[in-house]
Amino acid sequence: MINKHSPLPIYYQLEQGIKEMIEKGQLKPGEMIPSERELAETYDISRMTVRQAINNLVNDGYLVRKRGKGTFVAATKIEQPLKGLTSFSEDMRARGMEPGTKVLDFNIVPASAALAQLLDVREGADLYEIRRVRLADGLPMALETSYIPCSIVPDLTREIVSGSVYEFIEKDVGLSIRSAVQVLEASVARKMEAELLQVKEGAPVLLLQRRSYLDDGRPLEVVKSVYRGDRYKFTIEMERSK
Amino acid sequence: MINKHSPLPIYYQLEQGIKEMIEKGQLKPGEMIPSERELAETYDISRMTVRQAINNLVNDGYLVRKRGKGTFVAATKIEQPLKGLTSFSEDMRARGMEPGTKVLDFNIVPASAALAQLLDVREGADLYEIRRVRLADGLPMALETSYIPCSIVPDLTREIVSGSVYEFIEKDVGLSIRSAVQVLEASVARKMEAELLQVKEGAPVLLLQRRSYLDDGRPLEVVKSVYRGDRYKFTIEMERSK
DNA sequence: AATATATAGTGGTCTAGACAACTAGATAAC
DNA sequence: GTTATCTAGTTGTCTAGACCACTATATATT
Repeated sequence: MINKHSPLPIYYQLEQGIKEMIEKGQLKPGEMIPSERELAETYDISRMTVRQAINNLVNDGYLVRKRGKGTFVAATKIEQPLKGLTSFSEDMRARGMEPGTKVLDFNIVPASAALAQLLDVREGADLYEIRRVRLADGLPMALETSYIPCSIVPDLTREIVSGSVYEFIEKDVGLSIRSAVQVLEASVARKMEAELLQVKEGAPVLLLQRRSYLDDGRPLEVVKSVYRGDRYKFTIEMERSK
Repeated sequence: MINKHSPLPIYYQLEQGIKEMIEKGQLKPGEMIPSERELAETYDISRMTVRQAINNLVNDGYLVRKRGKGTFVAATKIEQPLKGLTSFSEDMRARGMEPGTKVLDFNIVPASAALAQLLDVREGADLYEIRRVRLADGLPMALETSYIPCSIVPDLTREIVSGSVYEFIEKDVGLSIRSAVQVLEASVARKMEAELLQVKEGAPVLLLQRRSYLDDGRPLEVVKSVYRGDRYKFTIEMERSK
C-alpha cells in the first residue's frame, strides 16, 4: 500500500488507500480502522504522517475520530441535491404520501406594487395567479397561492398547473431553480381557509411564503401557502459552509 | 498572544489570534503573515504546532498557502458563517432587537430514552435541562427548553445560561457548531405557555425543535422552543449546492 | 453486589529537529 | 544584455519520540 520511494507523499498514498477501501466497501460505516500507532508500525512510518492522512479523510467526511476509542468510518454521506428546496410534490413523496392538486383559480392578473417588487417586474405586468388546494393522500394539506410572471413561462396552462409546475419548468421550459427564500409564521385558520382545509376555524396553521430564483438570478415565483398545523411540520437542515 | 500554561491548546490560541487579527482588519486580504519559522520562534513553539494552527485557518478559508512564497490572508472570506444557524441572541440582534433572558430552571436530569437517542448518549446520562424565557426588547418572545449533555460542556453554570450558551461554547469551550436540523410546526399556546409569553390561551405559536451538531458530528444540544406567532417569523434561505 | 482503582489502548497535543521542493532575487558567466 | 547559477527564504513532508486526556475493561476493595 505504501511505497516510500514513490514521488507521491506517504500521507497521500495512505489517504487514498483508506479512501479506496471505504469506497469499495472493504471498510464499512461504523467500523473502526486500525489505530494510528498500529498503522504507523505496519507501514513503518511516523505516527504524525498517519495523522496527516487521517486528518484529511476526517475533513472530507470519510472518517470520524473518537477520542479514547478509535477512528471510525463515517456513516454514509446523505446526498442532498437541493436541501429543503423541494416542490410540494417532491416534499409529499419524501414523506411517503401521494401528492394531489385541486385547482381553484387560474387567472392572469396585473402585478400589484408589492408583487412587482418581489418578482422584479413592472407594476401592472401580467402574472399568473394560481390558487390551489394541495392534497396529501387525498386529504387537504395546504392552500397555495402563487404568482409567476407570464414573461418567464409564456405557455402555462390549467392542465400543467394541476400537476407540478416546478417539474414542468425544469423539464419542458429548461429553466432551473437555484435558490429560494422562505418565511414561516404561525397563525390560525380564518373561516375561508378552515373550510378549504377542512379544519375548524382558529385551528393552528403554518403560513409559508416562498420566493424562488432562477439560475440567472431572476425571481421566478412567489408562493403564499397555508399549511394545516396538525398535518405538516417543516424540516430544515442547515450546515456551515466551509 | 500565547499562554503555554493555558488549558487551551497552543495551536488553538494561535489560530484564534490570527483569525482575530484578520477579522479586525489588522491583517488585510493579500497580506503575507509571518512565516511558519518566524511564528515558531516568536512564540517559542514548534513549527509543527504553528502548522496545525495555520492548517485550520486554511481549511476555514482565512488563509492561503503559497509554496516557496509564504502564507497570505485570503481574499474576501465569504461571510456565511452559519446562515440561519444563529443563536437566539444573534437572531434578535439581526432583527434589530435587544435579546434578553430569564432563566426559569437550570437542572441536571437523567436522559430519557428519546433524548438519549437524539443526543447520542446512554439513557440516564446527565443532561443539563435549561428552561428560559427569551426576551426581545424586554418583551417575551419565546419559551425555550434545551438539553445539553454534561459530558460535552462540563462546567455550565446558571450565570452562563442567562446569556448566550452558544457564544460560551464557541469562545470558552472551543467547540463549534457545524450543522443543525430544525423542525418547525404551528400550534396554539397552552395555558402555561400563554402566561409566560403574555399572550392569550389559544394564540398562535411557532414550535421549533432544533438539534445542533458539533464539528465532529456529535450532537450538542436539543432545543424545543415556543415562539410567539404574532412577533416571530422564521426566515430561511436555501440554495442548491452545486 | 456495589464501588473504587489500576491498566491498557485510543486519539490530542507538542517537540526539535531534518531534508525536499519551490520562489525570487542576487550574482556570476557568457 | 542575456543566461545560468547560487543563495536565502518559504512551504511541504517526515521522523521518533513525549506526555496528556479520555474510554473501556479488568481487578481489587468495601
